[in-house]
Amino acid sequence: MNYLDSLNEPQRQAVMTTDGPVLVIAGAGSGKTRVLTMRIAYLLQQGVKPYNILALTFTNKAAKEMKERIAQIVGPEESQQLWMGTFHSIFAKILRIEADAVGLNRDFTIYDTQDSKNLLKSIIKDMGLDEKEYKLSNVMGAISQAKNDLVSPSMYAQDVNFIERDKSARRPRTTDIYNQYAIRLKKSNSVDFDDLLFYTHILFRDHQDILAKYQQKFKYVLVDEYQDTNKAQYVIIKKLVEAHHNICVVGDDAQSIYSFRGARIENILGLERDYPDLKIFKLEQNYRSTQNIVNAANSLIEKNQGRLKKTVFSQNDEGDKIRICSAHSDTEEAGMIVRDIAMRMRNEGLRPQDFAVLYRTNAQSRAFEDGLRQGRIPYRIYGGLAFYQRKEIKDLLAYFRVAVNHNDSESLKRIINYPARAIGMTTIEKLVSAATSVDVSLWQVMQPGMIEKTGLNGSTQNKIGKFVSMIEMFSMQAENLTAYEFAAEVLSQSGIMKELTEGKNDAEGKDRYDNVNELMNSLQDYSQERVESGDDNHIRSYLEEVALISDMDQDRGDMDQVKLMTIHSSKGLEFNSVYIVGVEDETFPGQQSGYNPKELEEERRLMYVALTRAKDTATISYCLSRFQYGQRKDCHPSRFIADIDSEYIDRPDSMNVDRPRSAFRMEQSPRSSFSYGQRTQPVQNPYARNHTGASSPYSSMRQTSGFRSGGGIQRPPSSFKPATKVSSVDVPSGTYSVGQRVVHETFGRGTILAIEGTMPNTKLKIQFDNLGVKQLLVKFARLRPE
DNA sequence: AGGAACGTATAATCG
DNA sequence: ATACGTTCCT
Repeated sequence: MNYLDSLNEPQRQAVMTTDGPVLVIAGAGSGKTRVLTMRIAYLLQQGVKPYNILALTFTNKAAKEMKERIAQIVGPEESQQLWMGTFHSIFAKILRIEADAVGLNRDFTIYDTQDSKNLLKSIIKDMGLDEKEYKLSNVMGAISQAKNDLVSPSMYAQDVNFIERDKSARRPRTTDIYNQYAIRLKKSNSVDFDDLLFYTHILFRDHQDILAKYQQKFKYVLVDEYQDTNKAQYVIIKKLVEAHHNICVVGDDAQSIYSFRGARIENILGLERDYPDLKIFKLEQNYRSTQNIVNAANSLIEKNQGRLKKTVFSQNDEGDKIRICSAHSDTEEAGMIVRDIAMRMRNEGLRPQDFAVLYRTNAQSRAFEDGLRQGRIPYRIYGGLAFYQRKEIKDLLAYFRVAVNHNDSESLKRIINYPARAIGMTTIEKLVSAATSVDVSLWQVMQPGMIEKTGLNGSTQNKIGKFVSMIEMFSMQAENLTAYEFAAEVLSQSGIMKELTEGKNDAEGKDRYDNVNELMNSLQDYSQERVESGDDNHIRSYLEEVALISDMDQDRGDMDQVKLMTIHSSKGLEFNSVYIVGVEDETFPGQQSGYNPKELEEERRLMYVALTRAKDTATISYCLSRFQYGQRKDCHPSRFIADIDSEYIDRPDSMNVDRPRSAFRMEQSPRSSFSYGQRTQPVQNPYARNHTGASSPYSSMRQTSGFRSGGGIQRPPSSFKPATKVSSVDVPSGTYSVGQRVVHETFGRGTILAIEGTMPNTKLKIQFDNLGVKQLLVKFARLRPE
């Protein structure tokens, strides 16, 4: 148990106080994750069974990291049995088991934000409401907020506050939309993200026996990032621990930055009311940053009222002061910072990965992206369209979803005419209205016996009939094939493969093809990893996993690139050298929050988060004017700069506007005319293999979805390839023969038994030495001769 | 069905 | 400015 020796006193207390309610206030960089992992390891070593421990995290990434670290201490068998994951994934798991009790079928689909939006849009349209007045984002927000506050449609309808608010916002029918939305979701046997929490609450509220079962099961409950929990999460946790009170929550009120989506800082501030015997431990030693950075951050956050008292300190070097610099325009700001990065790489031997540029809004990334590209410094931007949001990916996933859950109407609508099979808008609208009028799902109205009553003509009915049988065939295959085999089948049988290979041959078509290719690689890795671990490897399980994945989950520190991201995205990460840019009033804090003290405090916490990402140096920059919404506007330094005590601040002359501009003109590259290719790269999914030849399969979840990438001082322009792009089809597909020996990256060595189908759908039947016979599409298999 | 023309929003975003 | 979605036209 000597790992406990590596902890400081409050950390050790937080680990070893296993029984009763515990609150751990974990300052930035204070070893929070270490405490959580060791606490769990300690529980296990005390003889607690892993399946009696529930550990809830904010992101999949956090859960995954923690699991790995626990596995290192206690071994993978134990750690695998832990109930550890995000609120959403754990609750989804419980809801699949208890689906009946809340009126769901266990194959329910989880709608993502886009699915929900589509559904809402069609409801608003059906109700004949003006889409201008009933703006999707507003209606969505109202419904989401209601669910997060555990307000059901009928409660909403009866609540004067909601009704009045909607009336004065000129959206009096919001309550009806909410009600209809709930009905349509249920009819589709689907839930949205908020429902995962909402239904879990209903489940525990209405079924004492089920609640008791889980109370018994989860003898120890741990919650990470508690300051970011909303009411639904709060209530569910409270219920779960009612019996034994063995709850340990970890959080930092100073880092609460998500109230705009329902998080309640009061959950952490008011915990003592719920548990009078609460034990509080404060982790105040920061191991990440220099004293200067910690002190500066402290001096800033002190300007907030309503905080839990703590004094974060560092025993690291004093370090450099926080540099504050200014530029005339946003472009110059970027140039100044890029030059600074280049200089420090030269002079201090730092690498691109040592730097991060953090900004308030995604729109600010542009100037830095351009600057870094010109300066030939590799960089990576986070926060684009996530991999699984892309149309071609969603389309394919929609096939999977419909095969598993026929009643998933949003997915069905996506694929009914993709690829084109002459079932047009008019037909779909007729089907939808027929379904609504007899109160059945879209799928049901397409069945023999029902379809005849829709008034559609014979040939259309025929086409629908063919589509229905295809889905039914997929349905059977979903049960019998592995996720990968199933996907390959869908790809070829649906005609998507044909569409992708014969359709557009432009850059976009290529991107789409590459993205589908990526998804297939991901499925291959997934299936293989599941075969090895003995877990279910059907498409159903894969869907469960991808439904709850996001681009926050992936490894971000694996590439030697400057990282560009919003401050929100940077939470939990750390960098040697951090640039906080655009620190101007009306940008940061944003003008929307300027007046409201509550929001101003949240913005200040955001600044605190940004500062405390830095290990060695932090640089704050602002400009005197910037382009926004198509026009130039004057800017002023943010009030947050004045909130930092001046003794921790330095304003180097060399980086300020009053210096002659020639002193920091951009070094022009000799090859400035060279084009770095497309700005937007196809993104990779998290299951993808490392392009740089990693041999580990699914477990090497490396690449990030939802980023753009570029730059590249290390490669000659002629061979430039975005570092994030996986080669699509490097293996010629016509060069195989029966009996040939081949090597597959994941499956290993094998012998070709048969070659089936024609290009581009050539399939190989391969007898693998260790894994038996598999059918692979040549396109995706990435084989090489032995 | 596909593309051009037009209109519109424009903070952060876990799952 | 610009990206994105929608509608209208061919």
